[in-house]
Formats: sequence, structure tokens, C-alpha cells
Amino acid sequence: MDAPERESRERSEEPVNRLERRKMRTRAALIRAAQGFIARNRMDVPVLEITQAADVGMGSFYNHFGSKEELFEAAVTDALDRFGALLDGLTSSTTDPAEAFAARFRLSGRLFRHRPQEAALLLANGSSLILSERGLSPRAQRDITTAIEQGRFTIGDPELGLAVAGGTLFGLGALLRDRPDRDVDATVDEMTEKVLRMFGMTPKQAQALCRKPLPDLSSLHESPVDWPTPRR
Amino acid sequence: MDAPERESRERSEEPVNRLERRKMRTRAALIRAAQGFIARNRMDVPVLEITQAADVGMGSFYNHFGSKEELFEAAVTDALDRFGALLDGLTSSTTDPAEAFAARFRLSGRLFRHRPQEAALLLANGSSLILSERGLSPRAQRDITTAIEQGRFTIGDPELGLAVAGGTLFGLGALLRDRPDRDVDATVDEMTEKVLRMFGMTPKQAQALCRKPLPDLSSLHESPVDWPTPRR
DNA sequence: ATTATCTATAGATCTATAGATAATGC
DNA sequence: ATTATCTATAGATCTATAGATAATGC
Repeated sequence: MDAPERESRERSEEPVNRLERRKMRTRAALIRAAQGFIARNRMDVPVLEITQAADVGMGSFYNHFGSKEELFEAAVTDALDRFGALLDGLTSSTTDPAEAFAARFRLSGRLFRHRPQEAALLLANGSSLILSERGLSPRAQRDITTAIEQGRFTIGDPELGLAVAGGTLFGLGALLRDRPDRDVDATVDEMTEKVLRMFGMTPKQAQALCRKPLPDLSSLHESPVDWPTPRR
Repeated sequence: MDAPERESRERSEEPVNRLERRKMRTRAALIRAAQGFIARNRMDVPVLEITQAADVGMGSFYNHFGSKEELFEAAVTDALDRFGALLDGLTSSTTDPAEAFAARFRLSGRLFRHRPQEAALLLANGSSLILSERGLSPRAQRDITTAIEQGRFTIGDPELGLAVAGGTLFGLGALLRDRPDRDVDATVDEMTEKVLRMFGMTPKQAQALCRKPLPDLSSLHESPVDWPTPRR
């Protein structure tokens, strides 16, 4: 075997040397800058402004991406994967699929307020995320199918269920954004209950799941590192 | 009275003379062209290309709009108003608010397939439409509130109900777009039933409402006039 | 020696307008 | 005479790259 662990690590691959690490840092800076612009609906921003926000030279952009579209696509993918990984980390102890679904839905709703930039990014991408292969969608898909198999959900059409879950989460995000005075926890849990009932749970079962304690979120009030602000 | 009917007509105001009518035609052509680009997610299109698609001179653009953003905003507003007016026309005979809501939801879902460009435009605007002052949202708002007053719906939080309706419609639109093989009528009606149950109706009541006949849509398979295709 | 980054800029593209033309009003 | 439209383009802006510089590998 001349390539011991080729292809064995997809992303988050530990770079072998300092050169590689620097390259990854530049790429990551560009991606974070792009995420900031997407969240602010400024996808028409010039490349120069992106590189300034990322604090890298103009030319570095073309070392990593062939076009703005390519960068933005990578930025959305990255955000989805991070959001998904974060949720996984927060719900790893839950084994019951219905409870896992409820926990992830409730956490996603709460994260909309805790991390407004990520929320804005998700809302800006809207419809393309609902049946996406990345982020929340595949996790919800998995939960729903398993819950049906185990008799916890009785909905006949899992794909329609996915559209319900995605759509209501989307509506919830818009509601929390446009009505900042609403009680986040109460709103999110009420929405979750309604979805669980749609999936065939009794009101009592749904309520019980939505009253379970959730992991503490106060430690992640915003992204680990703040998104860069573009310089003028 | 020196201005007999000033302000009495908002839009669709009959232009008084030929000059006015020509002006309106130019404006309308620009708006339709813009709607086509929005539906195709090409909002970065140059002004020149828009005017070419509208078949008007470059300079005419600035007679009507100060910037592309202004045009796009007008284009979305116009699409929402038209879609709303179309729905109103199709459901004018229905007096029961629950039935009216169901009919509008079912018709909206079906229109997603009958008029894919308008659907794409709505989906592209996504989250900003869910609590919008125009289009489907205010109509749903009205139906929901009235239905609650009359005891047809029992949902406690009408605004959350609006987010549910908007979100599920959005998810439905994405589902129908991304899964072209699905049976439109069955999918739409099943989704509508679920929403009605969320709003507190019994399964039987919900099913009954979703089996009511709907006005014929075959006459409006696409916009009255097709959107212009940009010339190269 | 190799690789990534940076700075500076040529050339392409786009916006916004000036001035000419065409249509309508009166 | 007035008003909207059209054509042509100056000037602004942006993209993509060439060539110089800096960091790392070996």
C-alpha cells in the first residue's frame, strides 16, 4: 500500500505540515467571510471585499476558488456540516428516534436565536435546504424513518414528513427573526409539539417530549470566533 | 373637488391617455422580465440584459426605476399581488373561513405545478414572504383569525399558525419542485389535511374539507403571457 | 527549491446619463 | 410643446492574472 490512508478522511483532515495548515487557514477565512455576506444577503459583494473581510490578499482567492459561486457553495456546505455536527454533539446521548427528533428540532429553533448569523444563512438558502443531502435534512430524514419503523411515528409518507419538518422549522426561523419579542423557548416547543402530533403522537406524548431537559446552550451564544466584519 | 378620484385607485388604475398607457406597458415589461430572472435565481443580471429581455431601450429602465433593487422589489410585490388576486378570484364563493383557508392552500399547492415560474419566484424569496403584508400571508392571517373566532380552528396562537401555514406551504413547494414524480393533488391534499388537524380540526373534518371540489385550473397552465426569454 | 501569498493592474464589464429621436397632447 | 423612449458612451467598478515577495520543506 503506497497510500496508507488515502481518502479515509473527508474534511477536518489534520494537515500534515505548516504549509498545509496555512493554506487551510486562508481557505477557512474566505469561507467564514463568505458566510457573513450570505447571512447579510450580500451575495453580490465583490471578490476584493471578501478577501478584505477575510484579511487575505486578493490573489489568494483564486488559489482556492474558481469563482464567487464556488466559494458561496463551499460556504453553505460548511455551515450545514458544522450545524449538523453541533447538533449531533448536543444530542449524542439520545437513543429514542422520536425524542432525538424532538431534541434536534427544539435545539435548532433555539440556535436560531443564539446564532443569528447561522440562522440568517439557513433562511437565505431556504428551499434548497429542505431536501438537502447535508445539514439538518438528512438527520431529520433518519430520525423520521427510524421512528416510523419503531412505531413511534405513524405518518405514512416519510418524505412528506420531511417537508413538514423542514417547512415548519423554516417558518419558525422566520417568525423568531421577524417577531423578536416572542418567547423563544415557548414558541419553539409549541411548534415542536404540533409537528410531533402531525407525525401521529398523542398530545400527551408530544408534550412530554417537549418538556424534557435540553443541553445547556449558554456557552455558545455566538460562533466560536466572530465572523469578520468587512473593512471599508 | 378639483381631483375627482384622486387616490381612489391604487394599482390597475386605467391610464387616462395613450402616453400613460405606453409608459405602463414599458414598466410592466420590465417587471415581467425581472420576475423571470428572479424565478431563475439570476438577480445579478446586468440592467442591459433586463431591458433586452423586456425589449425596451437601456435608458427606459432609469425612467422607471432608480436601481435594480427597486425593480426587483416591485417585481416581487407585483407577483404577490397577482397571485393573491388570482386566489381571491378562484375562491370568492367560499364563506366558511376554514374551508376558504383549505381551498386557498390546496390551490396554492396546485398552482406551484401549474405555474412553475411563479412558484420559483415565491420559493426564491422564501422567508421574507411568510409574514409579509402582501400575497398569501395576509389572506391566511385573515382566514385563521376568523376561523378561530367562529370556533372552526382551536389553535391558541394565530401568529404561530401563520408560520405553520407559510412554512408547510414552502416545504410543499420545495417537495413538488424537487420530486417531480409525486402526485401533486394527493401530496397537496395530504399536506393540507395535516395543517388543518394542527389547527385543531378532527381528521374527519379535515378530510372532508380536502375532498371538496376545486375550481378548474386547466385554463391557466402558465401565465397569461409567457415571460420573455432574454436574447443573446 | 517549492509553494502560497501578496500587490498592482490590464482588460472586461457595467452603470448611469447626455443628447437625439419618436410618439402623443392640445 | 411635452413626454417617453432610444442609442451611444464616459467613467466607475470588477475580475482575473502576472510577477514579486514571503514562508516553509528538505
